[in-house]
Amino acid sequence: MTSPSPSHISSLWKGKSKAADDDYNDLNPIITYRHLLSSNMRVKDPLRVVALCDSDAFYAACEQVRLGIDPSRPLVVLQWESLIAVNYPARKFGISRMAKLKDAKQLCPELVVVHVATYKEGEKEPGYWDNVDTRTHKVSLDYYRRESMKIIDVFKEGLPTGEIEKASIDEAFIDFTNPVREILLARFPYLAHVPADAPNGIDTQLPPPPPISWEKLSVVVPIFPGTEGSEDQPESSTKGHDLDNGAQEESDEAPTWHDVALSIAAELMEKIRDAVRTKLGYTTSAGIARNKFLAKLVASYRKPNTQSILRNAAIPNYLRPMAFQKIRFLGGKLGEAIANEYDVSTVGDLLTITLGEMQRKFGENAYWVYELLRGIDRSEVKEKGSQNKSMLASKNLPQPIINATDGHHWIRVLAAELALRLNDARKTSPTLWPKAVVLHARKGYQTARSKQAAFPFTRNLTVDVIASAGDRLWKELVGESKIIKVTSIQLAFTGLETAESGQQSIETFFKTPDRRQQLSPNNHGEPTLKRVREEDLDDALPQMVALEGEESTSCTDASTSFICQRCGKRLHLADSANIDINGDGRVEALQTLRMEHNDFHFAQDLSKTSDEPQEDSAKKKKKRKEPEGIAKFFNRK
DNA sequence: GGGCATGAT
DNA sequence: GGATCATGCCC
Repeated sequence: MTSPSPSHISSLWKGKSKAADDDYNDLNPIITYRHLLSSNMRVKDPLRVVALCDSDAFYAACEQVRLGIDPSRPLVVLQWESLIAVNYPARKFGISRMAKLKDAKQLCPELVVVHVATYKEGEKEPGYWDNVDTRTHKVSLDYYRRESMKIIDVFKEGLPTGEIEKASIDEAFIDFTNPVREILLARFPYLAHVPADAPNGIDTQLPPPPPISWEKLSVVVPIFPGTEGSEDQPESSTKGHDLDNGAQEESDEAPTWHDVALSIAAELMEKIRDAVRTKLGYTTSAGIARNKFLAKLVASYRKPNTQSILRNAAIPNYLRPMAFQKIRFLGGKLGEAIANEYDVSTVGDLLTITLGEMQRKFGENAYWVYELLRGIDRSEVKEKGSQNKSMLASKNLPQPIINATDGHHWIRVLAAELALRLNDARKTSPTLWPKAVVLHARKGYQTARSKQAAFPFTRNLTVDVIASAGDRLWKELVGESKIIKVTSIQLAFTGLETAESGQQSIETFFKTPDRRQQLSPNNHGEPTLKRVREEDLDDALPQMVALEGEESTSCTDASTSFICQRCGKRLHLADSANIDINGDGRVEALQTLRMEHNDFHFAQDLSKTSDEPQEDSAKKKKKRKEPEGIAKFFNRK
């Protein structure tokens, strides 16, 4: 349809390397009615518009909002001794992420310093404590994860039709192509039908676009940047100069319909960013361009609180002087290999290298890199399920673990965190289930080793189940060695999926006794599921521990307890549980309790291979006031 | 499927 | 550098 056949490079790059812009020869494709009127061209759409939006100094902003601090005050977020986030006011004092806290305070006496939330011994939930200590505490990033979700939700509200891909905790890609197309057609109705006298029918080129008033709040990358230094200078004298120079030069470059599309996307992006700002208090920066790669790149053109637009016509001069190792995926070993191979540093330097040569040197990656250098990126913005595929809790140990048996302590801490987080995630996805648990450990300098094991489906997700699995993996890892030097441990769930997506798992789930009638009828209808979710899954962890106790003296009535055939223990509903509001709730809760207890045995069976004494929680239930939740897994000393 | 390496924020 | 995530390669 378009002049070059996009899937074949030979026609795109006809071996010429002389004239500079031959390297960028697809930047002004002919756009026809067919292009405009098709909504399924995906990455080949010449009107494609993608944005990358990220939060400015996200962790710092989270803390600033949480504490109700004036956003203009300099603030840093601390993780142990290092700064992990520095807000923009603080950066004005010359504080960078690599700075030491001492120096930062020196540079800015009124600096607000916030340490990330941590798990602390004796406390059930992560919190913000004084005098955190890496020997006894464990960092929790949960608050940021939650805030991140809120932002994504605002994105979705503002963009019911567009695709949104969460790229990290503070970034998301947005495909504006289709929403923009709709607006384009509404705003320029004459484009909606092919004129009768169109020479090539639907394949006729669109009429010239109107002049564009670029959104006032957007920065547009100039086609001919100032001759001085690089354009990524933070707020230098670019204002007046670029306007004179740029405006004049750019008027030479006629706007295209793609430029119109970019400007509409900018309007939408601005609205969404404004919603995030007013509803949640976070400022964001965004990049808007023809694909993900370029959107990501321009997003950092001006920060903070700014969105930048990269017109196709501006791509060559923007890309050529760029240090290619700043490009996504070229920041690591591959980029370094390329740099060493050719002893060059900018994108422009690499444009003279032929595809064939790159392929000989770098194999499969070559084609992809070759295109990236030319501003081409065929990767799609793909909506990811709102929940992650893995869940990891990790700890670097300030003082290495020497005795193999000392590993249990941290494993239990990590297991408790995972239990908390997964049970929490199940409030919104009741059937969320990890396929495996993985334990990573690094001994001394060696690279980390890992072991994994299948994880049983358990609705009753207890710390014991996770920790015993972890303990078993720990043994496999450290073996019989007495003297070890473990400097870091990570415990993770992988293959996290909600049961309604897979078939094997859905079967497993519904085979759980007595669950069928309650869950199966409602694929989309919510009420039943909602009740199940709130009553059964909420706090499944602490409840289970409490319920297993023998000393439960409250009621021994058959309506609030039962005796397990398997272990002979009597199981009681917890007094504290908010389920005894009416008879119905109690019956159901008892049912649930029975099931959960079965699940418990099931899981115990599966993890029996361990020669570890299976610590039945009932055994150590002598203590009257056990701390709840994660608290009891910290050693009291 | 398990273990590992790489890359990103 | 620490804590998380994802993906792709190899057996």
